Amino acid sequence: MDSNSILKNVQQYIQLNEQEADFFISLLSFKKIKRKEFILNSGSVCSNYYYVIKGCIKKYYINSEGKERVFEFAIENQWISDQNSFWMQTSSIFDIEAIEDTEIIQLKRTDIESLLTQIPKFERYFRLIGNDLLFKHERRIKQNLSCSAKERYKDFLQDYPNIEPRLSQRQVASYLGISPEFLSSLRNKK
Amino acid sequence: MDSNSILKNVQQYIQLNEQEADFFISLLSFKKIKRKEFILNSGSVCSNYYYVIKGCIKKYYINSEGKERVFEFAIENQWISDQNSFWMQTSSIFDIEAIEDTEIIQLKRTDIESLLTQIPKFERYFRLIGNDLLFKHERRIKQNLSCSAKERYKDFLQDYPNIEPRLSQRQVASYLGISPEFLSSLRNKK
DNA sequence: TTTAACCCTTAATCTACATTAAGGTCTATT
DNA sequence: AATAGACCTTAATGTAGATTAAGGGTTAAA
Repeated sequence: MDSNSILKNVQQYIQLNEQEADFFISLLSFKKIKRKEFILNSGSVCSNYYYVIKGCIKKYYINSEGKERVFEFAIENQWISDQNSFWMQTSSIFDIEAIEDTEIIQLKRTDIESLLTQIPKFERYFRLIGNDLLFKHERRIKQNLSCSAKERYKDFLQDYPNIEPRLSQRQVASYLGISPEFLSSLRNKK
Repeated sequence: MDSNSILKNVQQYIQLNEQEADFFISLLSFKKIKRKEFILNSGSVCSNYYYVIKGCIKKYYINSEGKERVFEFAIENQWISDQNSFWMQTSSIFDIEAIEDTEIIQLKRTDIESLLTQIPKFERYFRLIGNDLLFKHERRIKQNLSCSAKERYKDFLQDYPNIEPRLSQRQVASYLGISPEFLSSLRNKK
């Protein structure tokens, strides 16, 4: 039951004394999930924040034409959740599914509430990691406004270094918003 | 010097006593800017958060082909800033420019720091408005992944109700990531 | 060992949108 | 009053990327 990596992540943003760290750790629950197993189903409220210890996860939705669109991936040492559903307690449009056998840490919404109340420093932590996500989304919107599929593909390779061999080409294409056939041709043109 | 609207905005998220409100207000500075005047120039660090009291502002960047792309608009009762530049103190790639004669409230980064230290509740406030922005960006990314220009145009009209008559068609097209000619034809097909 | 279920590739055709170009309107400047 | 500078429109042509279709490679279930 290894909470080192998540604690290290938190302490990159805020300083915790031993007592605070213990309280935080007491709220975590560890879980193993199999490839193709879901940790969120669209239609239900996302009541956890998930932190990936080992493995790979995708978050996707089904668009109006019935096609799967990958919104984002999460690998080691990344949080994943449906932000909107989680914070607003609305029903989610996303599915979150393991791509590999994966180990995660789960943090319940109600426990985050008590975390925020009892250790207000965590307001800062969640503000800061929310900001990081915001910056990432801003970059992505800019790319969508200005860049060709080829450039977005190159940017993807930088944003998620070394993840590509772990994904099928369909999944990458879906993330980029292009067809797998077109991605195939992009790749073969060097 | 009207701080009612901004105070109301803050109090939708957190409760302030009189003393706290006074301290907050003491940090604000009011400013009038003319149409076509800039409040941020790309290349410099964004050292303010801006709140629009009256008027209309655009935030845009110049892409690799030298074309202007509107990232977002801000109207009455909205914040605008370059999040990344502001929080990370990096040089900005955006220009922020008034589209109409505009009245704004300015909040300096250094003052936000002292606000966060002296009234930690503001950590919560900035987390929550950051979250709202995050949700907005997520919706936009989804639209870009799945929707045609026509659908994105309809969504824009909902996201920014009543703003369209205040903007030129070029600016709307730029926000949508399409050419003004194509927007013109979309509009005329009802 | 066959069958099915995926996945990847290549090629032909199709379409949403860009680009170019020309003309028209409206303001603002001279 | 004339001129220039934005902006909008329409139409012709060009292109990035979608769709369809066919064939081949792997893996895994039956």
